[in-house]
Amino acid sequence: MLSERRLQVLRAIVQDYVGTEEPVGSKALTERHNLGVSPATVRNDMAALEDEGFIAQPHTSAGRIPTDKGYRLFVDKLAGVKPMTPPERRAIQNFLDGAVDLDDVVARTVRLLAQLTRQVAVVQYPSLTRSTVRHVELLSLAPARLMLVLITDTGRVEQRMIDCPAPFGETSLADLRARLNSKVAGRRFSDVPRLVEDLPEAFDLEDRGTVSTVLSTLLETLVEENEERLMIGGTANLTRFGHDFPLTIRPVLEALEEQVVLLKLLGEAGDSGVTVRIGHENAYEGLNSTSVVSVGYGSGGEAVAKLGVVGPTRMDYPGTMGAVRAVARYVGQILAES
Amino acid sequence: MLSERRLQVLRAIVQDYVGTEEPVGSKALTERHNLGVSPATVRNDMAALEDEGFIAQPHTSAGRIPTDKGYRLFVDKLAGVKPMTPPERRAIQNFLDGAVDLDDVVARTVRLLAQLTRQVAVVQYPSLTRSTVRHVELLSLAPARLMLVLITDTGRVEQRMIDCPAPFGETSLADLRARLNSKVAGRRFSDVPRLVEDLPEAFDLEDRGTVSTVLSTLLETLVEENEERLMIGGTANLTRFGHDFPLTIRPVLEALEEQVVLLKLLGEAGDSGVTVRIGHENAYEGLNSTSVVSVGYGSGGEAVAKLGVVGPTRMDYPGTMGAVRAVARYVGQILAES
DNA sequence: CTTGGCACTCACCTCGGGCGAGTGCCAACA
DNA sequence: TGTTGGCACTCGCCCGAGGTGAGTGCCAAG
Repeated sequence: MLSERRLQVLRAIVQDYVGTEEPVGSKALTERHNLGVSPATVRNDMAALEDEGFIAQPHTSAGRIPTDKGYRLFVDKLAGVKPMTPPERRAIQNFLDGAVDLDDVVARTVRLLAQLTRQVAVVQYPSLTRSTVRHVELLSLAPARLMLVLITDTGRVEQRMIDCPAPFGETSLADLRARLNSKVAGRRFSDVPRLVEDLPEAFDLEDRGTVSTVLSTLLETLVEENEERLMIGGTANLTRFGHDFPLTIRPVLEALEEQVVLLKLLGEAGDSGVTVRIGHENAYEGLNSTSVVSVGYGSGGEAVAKLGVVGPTRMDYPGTMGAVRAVARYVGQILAES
Repeated sequence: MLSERRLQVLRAIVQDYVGTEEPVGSKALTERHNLGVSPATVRNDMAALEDEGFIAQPHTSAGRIPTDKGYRLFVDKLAGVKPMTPPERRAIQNFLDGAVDLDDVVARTVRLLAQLTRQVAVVQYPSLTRSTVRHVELLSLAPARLMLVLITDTGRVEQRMIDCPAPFGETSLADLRARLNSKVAGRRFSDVPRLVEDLPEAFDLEDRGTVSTVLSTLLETLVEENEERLMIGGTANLTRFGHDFPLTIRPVLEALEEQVVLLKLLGEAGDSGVTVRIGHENAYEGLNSTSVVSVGYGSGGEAVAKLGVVGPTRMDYPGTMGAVRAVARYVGQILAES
C-alpha cells in the first residue's frame, strides 16, 4: 500500500499536469505544493509510483505524467466531485428553462455541457424503453394508409406510416384509437405487448388484419434501435486536445460519427452516479486516449438516458464530474415538469 | 483577355495543385500536361496570370497556387460538372432507398455525401415554409391541455403543446380537427394564415379563446425559426484539410456548430443549379479558407431545402459538384415517393 | 512570341554543439 | 528506516551553419 504522502504526490502530479500539459518534475512539485519534504524525497516517491505503474516518463530525463492507472486512482481515491457554485447552478437552470420542446432541451443541454466543461458533449435522447406512453394517435391519411404517432411522458414523439391490408373506416379507427389508449396510456413500454395482446379479438373479422398491422408497428416502434438517438456538440473543443494533432483528433471524430459506438459506450456506464472511463478502459480503440465522463438522467427517480462528455485523459476530473452531474440533475427536473 | 493557352495553364495549375497539395512549378506543368510549349513560355504565362490575380506564390522561389479568384475562373469557365458513373448512381439509389422515415433519409444523405466527396456534408431538413400541409392533428392530453401535431408532405412532423384558456370538450375538439383539416390539408404553408382566418367564428363563444390559441400556435409553428434544422456529417474528413492543422480546423468546427451560420450560408446560395462559394466569398470569416458547394433539392419541381458540402478551397470542384447534384436529385425522388 | 541559358532566391534538411531540466544513486544524517 | 544534499549523467530541445534543389526572373537569340 502506498503511503499517504505518496498519494499526495500523485495528486499533485495529476493536478499540475492537467494544468500545464507538461511533464512535471520533482523540483517544480515541491515549489508549487508545500509537501514539506525535499525534491530528493519526492524523487524517491516518484520512483515508487512509477514502479507501481501510476506514473510514467515520456523519456528519460523528463518529468512524469500520470498513466491511465494513475488517473484511475486519482478519480477513485484522491479527488471528490467538485460541486457547481451557486451562480453556475443558476446559469444552468436559466439556460435550460428556456427550452420549448424535447429537441430543444437536448440541444441546449449539449451546448451547456460543452461550454461548462470545454469538451465534447454527448446527450442521449430519453430512451423509449424505460418511458411510459402518454398517448397513441392514429391518423387516416388515405383509405388504406394510416399514420401512427406515439407520444411519451418525456415528450418524445415517434411517427410511423402504416399501409393497411384493407381499407379501414373512420368509426373503426376511432374505436381502435380509444381502446388502444385506454389500454396503454400511462403504462410502461415493457408492459405494452402484454396489454394489447387480445385487442384484435374485439374487432370485426375484416378489420383484424389492419388492427394487427397497427399493433405490430407499434411494438416495432417500441423496440426499434433507432430509438437510440443522440446529439453531439462542442467538437471545436477537440482542437484544444494536444499538440500531436491530426493523429489524436482523427479517431475521436470518427468515433463521434459512429453513434453506435457512442451509444455502446454510454450503455456500458453504470446506471447510477457519475461514471468515468479512462483511456484504455474504453473498449473502442479510437478513444484510447480520451476519457468519458457520463451519468444517467431521468424525469423521475429512474434514469431514462445518459449524457456525458468526451475529453482528453488529461482533464479536470472533479470539475467535469461536477458539471456533468449538475446538468443531469437539472435536465431531469425539466423533463419532469413538462 | 487571357489567351486560350493561359487558361489552359490555369486549369493545369488548379488540377495539379488539387492533386498534389503542393505549389506547382513551370517545369512540372510541362511534364505532366502536354501543353506543347516550353517551361519558359509557361513561366511567362504564369507571370501574366499572377499579375491578373489568378495565382500566387506562397513565397519567392516556390511554385504557384491558385487564388480564390483563380478557382472562381476555373469553376465558371474551365471545368464542367463531372457526372456520376452508372455504378455510383446505383450505389446512391440503393443507399437512399433503404430509408424508413425523414430523419433516416436526411441521415443517410449526410453519410452518403460525406463518403462520396470525402468532405463535410450538410443537409438541411425540408423547409416548412415551402411545403404543403398533409394533416393537422389535435390530441387532448388533459382537460385544458392539447397537443398539436403537424404533418407535412415531406414527411416532417412538428408537435407543440398548447395550454388552453378554458377546458375544451371532445366534440369541440373533433369539430375543430375536422374543420381545420378540410381547410388546410394539401395547401401550401403560405396560404394557411388566410385560410384559417375566419375559423373561430364557427365556434361557440366559450371555445373561441381556445380555437384562437390553437390557430396562433399553428401559425407560429409555420414560421418558427427552429423549423430550419440541419444535419452534419463527415467532420472526420476535416483532418485531411492541410498541414497547418489547428488553425484551419478550429474555425470550421466552430462554424459547423453554429447552425445559424450554416443556414445563412445555404440560404444565400442560388435556388437552382449547383452553387459554389469559394474562400473569401463566404461572408463568415471562419470559412474563409473553405469552399461551400450547395444545391437545392425538393420533392417536386421546386426546391424545399438545400444540401451541400464544406471543404478546402483546394477541392475537386467538378467531382464534388457532380456528387452534390446527383445526391440532391435522388433525395428529391425519394421524398416525392414517400 | 517562343525558347534556352543563367544567375539568383529561399525554403527545407541535416548536423553538431551548448543548454538545462530532470533523473538516479550515494553517502550522511536524524 | 526515512530524509536530505550533492553530484554525475542523460537526453530532448534550441540554434546556427552549410548544402541542396526546385523554381523564378531576366535576357538575348531564334
